[in-house]
Amino acid sequence: MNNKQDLPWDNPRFRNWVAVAKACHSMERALASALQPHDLKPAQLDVLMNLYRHPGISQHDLARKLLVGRSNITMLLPQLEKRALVRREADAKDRRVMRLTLTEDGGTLLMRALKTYGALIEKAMSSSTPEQCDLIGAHMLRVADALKE
Amino acid sequence: MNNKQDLPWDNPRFRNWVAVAKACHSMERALASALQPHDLKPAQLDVLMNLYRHPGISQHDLARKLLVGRSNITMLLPQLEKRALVRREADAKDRRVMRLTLTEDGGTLLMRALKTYGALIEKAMSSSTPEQCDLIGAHMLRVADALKE
DNA sequence: TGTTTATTGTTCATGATTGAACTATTATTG
DNA sequence: CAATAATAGTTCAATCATGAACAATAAACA
Repeated sequence: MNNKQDLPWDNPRFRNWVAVAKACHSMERALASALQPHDLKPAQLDVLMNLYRHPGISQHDLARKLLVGRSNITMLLPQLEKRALVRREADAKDRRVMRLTLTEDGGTLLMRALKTYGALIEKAMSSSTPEQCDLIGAHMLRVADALKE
Repeated sequence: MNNKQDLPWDNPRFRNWVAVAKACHSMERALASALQPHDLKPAQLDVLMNLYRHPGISQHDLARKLLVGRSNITMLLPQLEKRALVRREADAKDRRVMRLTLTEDGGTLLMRALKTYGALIEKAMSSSTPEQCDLIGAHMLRVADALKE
């Protein structure tokens, strides 16, 4: 017999996670719309951000960082390459891997898009103190970690 | 000139939000895989959850609750209806709207799927106290609110 | 060395989501 | 009441992510 108390909604962890998921979803939509003037999709911004921080990363490693399939990267790159935001060069030592770097244009666009993203986040999180944000961030790192198995 | 200190990564709100987004993404993937035995997609579970809590909801209102386009609901429902998890009945007073309710089978499957989801969340969030979770949940409600404009 | 196994990236078919255009119905307003 | 506007849901074409099968290359190992 299913007692009401068994419902997940009565579990604080469950209820609160649902709020997290919803906030993320909202942010994703808001970001997509905020990035339109830059002619960028959130997934593309993710790529640029990672290339900035990990220049020369391989497609395989990039896919893992983005939690995405390798084929997705393959489909994503040509658009960025055509716009000359990203450079794709064969590795000299291992001819299977492609090394990815930002072009100067890519870096410039990234910085502009990051301002947009940053403003959005600022707006969304302004009601919490930096200390609270840090606590949340630390918690989320643990969550991502726990899910890696 | 772009000073390093202008980089969003140096802003705690930015850095921490990125962690939130990543954790959400991980959870989404983990949930998709955990729900496979129930032959359910996360989006379908979202529908069932909302029908449980808001029986008789219209497709339009459901779409708004799920932060999703109306057409998405239209595409989502036939699968659930075919499996007799959801009932779709025309409203008597306003013949434009369809009223949605869970069937008994739908409710049964929902409860089983929720156990799976709940276990996953428990695993992911077990390293934080219920009080911390509540703080995070409250924060995320404010975030979602701030993004509604 | 020669053969098997693993890894990297690509291709392709599939399923999901979107927004715009459309139909049917209801509400508004002159 | 008639005309117009607004609303609920559907259809459709376009875009995107996915995973399986594949080709090229490198690593392991006998």
